[in-house]
Amino acid sequence: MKGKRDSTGFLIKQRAFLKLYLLTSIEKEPWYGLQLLDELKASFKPYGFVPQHSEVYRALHDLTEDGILSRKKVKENGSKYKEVAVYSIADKEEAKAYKKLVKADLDRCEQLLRKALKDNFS
Amino acid sequence: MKGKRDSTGFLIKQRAFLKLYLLTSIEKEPWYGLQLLDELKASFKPYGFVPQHSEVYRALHDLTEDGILSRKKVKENGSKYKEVAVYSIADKEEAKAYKKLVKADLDRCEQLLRKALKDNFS
DNA sequence: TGATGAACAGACTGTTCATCT
DNA sequence: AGATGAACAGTCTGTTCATCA
Repeated sequence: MKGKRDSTGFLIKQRAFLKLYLLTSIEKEPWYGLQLLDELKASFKPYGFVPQHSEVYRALHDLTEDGILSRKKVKENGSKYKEVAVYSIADKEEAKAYKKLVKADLDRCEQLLRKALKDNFS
Repeated sequence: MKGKRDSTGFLIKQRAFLKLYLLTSIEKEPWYGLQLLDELKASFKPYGFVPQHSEVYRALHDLTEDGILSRKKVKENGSKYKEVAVYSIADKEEAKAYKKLVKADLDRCEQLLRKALKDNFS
């Protein structure tokens, strides 16, 4: 994974958080960037979190560099003739392994937040 | 509060998180910086989070600038004659209000993490 | 050495700009 | 306008440096 750490000790980074969601979506079926972004924006809006397009692209690029995703330019034969970058899972094992890592970090973060709520409000 | 935001949409910032703990500790009794740091380090070690001294100082400075804490240089008459910066609550109402704000953000973050665990692992 | 604080540097992310269809 | 990507800029935080008792 190129020595990049997703966690620096405190809470999980947005990048890793998005990667997790991207993998889960793409596992179900291939998507392209802005499509995924719209889905994420809608999903998180109630929580006051609005991911930006560049961060989603960076997450997709990272996952591709790591060989977890593969990217294919596809000519959309719909109403418009336009190329989009469609992503699909390239390495299911790696994807699974990465998600497992993130899950561990999410669990840790949840415990940390719970602790803070308990320590400061009870 | 000088227009500074503690939350930028994703998860709570370390600074705000530490401020919360600092206020709770200082509410009980006045402390000085490194003393608080040691307490925090011990408390979070099991969670893989190791706060650094500069971040704690910055948090204390912020709270002082905002008028929530007051700082007093105290000559320690113990084994060593040395000055430490002891903090105490300057404005109980403001402290309470700030903690309330942070609590709301912590709750939001916890929901976001729960959602992520649910959306991606079930 | 313990304590405080500032300065510096790097990581992360939001905003803007550029390109192409 | 929709889609992608790069470049730039600002914020947050970790490391280092400086000072003082």
